[in-house]
Amino acid sequence: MKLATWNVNSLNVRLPRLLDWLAASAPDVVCLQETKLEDLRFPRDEIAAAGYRAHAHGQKTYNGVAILVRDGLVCDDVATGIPGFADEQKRVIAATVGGVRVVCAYVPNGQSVDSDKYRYKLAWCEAATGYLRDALAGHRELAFAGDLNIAPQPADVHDPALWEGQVLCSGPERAAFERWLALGLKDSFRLFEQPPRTFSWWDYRQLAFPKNHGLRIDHILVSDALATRCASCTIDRAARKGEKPSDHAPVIAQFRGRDATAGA
DNA sequence: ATGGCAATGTTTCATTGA
Repeated sequence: MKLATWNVNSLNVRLPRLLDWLAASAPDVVCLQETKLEDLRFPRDEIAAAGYRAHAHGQKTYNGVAILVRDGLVCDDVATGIPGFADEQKRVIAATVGGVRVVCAYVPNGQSVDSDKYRYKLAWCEAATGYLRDALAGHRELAFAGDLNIAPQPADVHDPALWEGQVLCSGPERAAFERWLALGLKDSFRLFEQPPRTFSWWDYRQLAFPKNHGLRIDHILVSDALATRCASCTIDRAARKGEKPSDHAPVIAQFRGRDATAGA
């Protein structure tokens, strides 16, 4: 099974790119963030024509998440939001695909460490911890995938000194990320040797992408049972190139066994 | 010393992102 996560920064704008990317990459499951679309406006027909069923949880202008599932894969128990955490913002959708619980999340940005948005981010992360603890109790194989908006280590930052203590890199955010790992999740990217300075997001400004001034803030965390089947985790930097890219690149994890569509 | 890009709706600027 090939699982991807991609913050598309407006699905309206990025649909042609997404369709090209689906055809070229042939993922089985795709978690999308920042669709910025109400569910009634979700481009289900175009995505169906590409061979995927879409499950969406969106709103206009901001946020919005979705899970795309390749035709033929068994998908059930779609759920949205975090039970017990009242949230106007559409940031979580989950589904069980081929026996794997896939939790797709768009973690709040936080804006700056002295803002109300930062306090909301930390509260949101705490609620997510409880949500994941419960989900892991019911599913041996779970993937927590999305724009988690946290660079967990200095190695995930192009200039660690510049970002020290800033939003996305602050101690409380990194502690929240560590609590997710402490639940029994692994950062699939770090299960493998990786090229240094591999990132998933680059600012649109300052020629950040050509200079590789990025952060690794998009992640696929996997339960221990799923980690044993994980064969690779890569970031598709090429998808950030060209005209009208998203500022994020897709992260892709491959898992061995258990279904006929699994790649090498 | 500073902003620099992109998307959206409240649209011809303000807000947000990260």
